[in-house]
Amino acid sequence: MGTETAGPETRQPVMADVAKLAGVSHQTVSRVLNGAPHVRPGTRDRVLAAIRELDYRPNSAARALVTRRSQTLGVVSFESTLYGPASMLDGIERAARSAGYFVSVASLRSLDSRSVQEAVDRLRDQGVEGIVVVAPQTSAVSAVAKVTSSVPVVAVGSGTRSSIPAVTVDNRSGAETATRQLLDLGHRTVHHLAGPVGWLESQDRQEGWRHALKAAGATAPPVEAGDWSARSGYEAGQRIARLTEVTAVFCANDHMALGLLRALHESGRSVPGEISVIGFDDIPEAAYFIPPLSTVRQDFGELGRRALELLVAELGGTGHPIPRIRITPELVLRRSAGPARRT
Amino acid sequence: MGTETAGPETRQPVMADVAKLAGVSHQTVSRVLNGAPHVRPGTRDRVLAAIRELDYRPNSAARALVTRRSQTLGVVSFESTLYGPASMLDGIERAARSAGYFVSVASLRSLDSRSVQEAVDRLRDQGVEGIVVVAPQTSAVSAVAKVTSSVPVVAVGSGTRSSIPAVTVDNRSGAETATRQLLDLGHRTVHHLAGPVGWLESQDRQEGWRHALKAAGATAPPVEAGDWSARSGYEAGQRIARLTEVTAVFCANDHMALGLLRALHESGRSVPGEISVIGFDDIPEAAYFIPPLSTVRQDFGELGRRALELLVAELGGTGHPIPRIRITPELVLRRSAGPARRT
DNA sequence: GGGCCGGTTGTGAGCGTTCACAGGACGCCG
DNA sequence: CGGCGTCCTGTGAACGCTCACAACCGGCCC
Repeated sequence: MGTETAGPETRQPVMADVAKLAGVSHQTVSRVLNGAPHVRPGTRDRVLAAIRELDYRPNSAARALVTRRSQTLGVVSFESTLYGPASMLDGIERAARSAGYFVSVASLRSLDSRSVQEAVDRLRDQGVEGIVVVAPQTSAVSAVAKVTSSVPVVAVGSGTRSSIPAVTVDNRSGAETATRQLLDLGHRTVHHLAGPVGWLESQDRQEGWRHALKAAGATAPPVEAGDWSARSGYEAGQRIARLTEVTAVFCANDHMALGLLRALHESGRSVPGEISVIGFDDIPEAAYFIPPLSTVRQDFGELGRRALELLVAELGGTGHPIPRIRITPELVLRRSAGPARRT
Repeated sequence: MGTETAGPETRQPVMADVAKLAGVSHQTVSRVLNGAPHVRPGTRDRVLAAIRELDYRPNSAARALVTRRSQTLGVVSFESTLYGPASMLDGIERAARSAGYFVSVASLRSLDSRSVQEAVDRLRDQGVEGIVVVAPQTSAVSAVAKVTSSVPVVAVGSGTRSSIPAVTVDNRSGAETATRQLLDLGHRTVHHLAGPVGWLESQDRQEGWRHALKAAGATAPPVEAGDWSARSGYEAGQRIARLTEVTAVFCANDHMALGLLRALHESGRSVPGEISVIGFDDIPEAAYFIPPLSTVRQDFGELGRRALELLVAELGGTGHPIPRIRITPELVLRRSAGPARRT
């Protein structure tokens, strides 16, 4: 090794440079870096000083190569501009950082199995140690279940019927609670503005609603469905406003509830005077709708955090039989839901 | 090298395994993988077949080690659960993917210089080739400007006065347009509900508003300020509702406008009958507020995309003198802004 | 006083890829 | 028929780190 004289252009310092400056071997530098025991304090100090002086930074690729650990986790998410997914991503990132991992994201363009496969492959090629899938669609989940090769995968926000570890919200019970609340307020029955077909949330919330009605002996009116957007809620709201018998509506999410509120407003149906409305999610804006929206709160950040913890456990893990975490959402009452008016 | 016999437990195949199976050298496999010229078609096919058969995947750490390129870009963002930042992140990710990069995120917990430094360091330690900072606060930008060591950094959504390459929105002109529109509708003057101090957006929008008033010879009323949230908009709205002379309000963002609308509604001040309101951002829900909100649209996804393109150019780049891209936002008229009523 | 043990440090061999270069096969020209 | 260029392929040495192991230094026990 004749590279004694430093090159003319300064290159990034490597471990050997630090070692030479500190008068120790590269291995000792490595030990200091990794907090290994049995390094004399004086030696450690000299090494640390050399590191600071050279502004040395370990090369993560080299470390990853030999340890076979990239310290990176992947997240695949779908509509990441929405409040829910964005919050989960945020929660995941924070939890990952405190667990000592980096986070790499891959957003899906569509939900077919191929697209999920592609995203997962991309992340695997990058060398992630595990993957969190933020994709609450039935198709995505089943696609993921097929993919689960070599790298641990955890799902979040999705339904309960997947074959992979998952953190889920008890959408059914949330929907039941909301519906029962409306029934308790004296409404004969409750209409439902559902989410799009193919989403587990839609399905579960609709089931919860239906179940609550049945338990109370109320008949379930036909379901309107939207695509989660305020626009679709508005359009469905225009149809609902035409139905004279409606006195209460449970919406599958807050955005659609916003659209619904406006449609009702424009039709001159007062909320909660004539019609009560309850949403789902408790987005930060819900409290400032006109009128303030009663809704079912889910803590997306917490969801993300728990998912990451689950993944980390899985990584460290003595594989338990498909762990699951289920979080129960909480009803938040505001002015949009009130007693049924007397007939 | 006595490792002729394969170990009992199957390990990940490496390039040498592919080479052996295809009857070529590892270098030829590398050539096929990297699309190098001068590989006989027959040979290439054999190699590809071997790759498929073994389900071989190149080890990215090894590649990164020798090429000194991680194929990864970093994003540091602040309130990434908000619509704007989330959309930018989404745009960035999409653009990065199509440019052949992975994206690693680091969200800030606070905005002090130390926190930014820490996030950037984290990403650098991971070996990112470049960083996009989605942090429109003056403090963040100045912190970033100090940090810019060794790795190219690009800012997005922030103001124009930074010393680093940036993609910005022309907030001034957007604010001017909105304000002028209200004046043109016959309002004597326009009140302003500003964003928090320390944000470039706040500052620029306020300047644009002030400038438009001045140009029209209108006097600028005292400014109310919020923190971007609907709650703060609501609180400011309650104060504004008490001022009898108000006929038009320009809000620094849509969320605060939502709060304002509700405060006005509760105070019995009709919009746009008595008071006209214009927001900023055009979040997807704005069209479904009561009444539908006139606002200044910015395309966050586009912003992110452009930022990433800028960063990639920078990477490939013959360093031009601090390039900048400025995007002009567009006024979207809806029902919340109307003519001043006659006195 | 020799042997053993534990703390501390150094040496060398990989990890799986790309890069630089060497070398063989083949065709064509003079 | 020698030489040269082009196409194709292989060999060995990095890249910067960690891991396994050896070696050294004291002190302590028998």
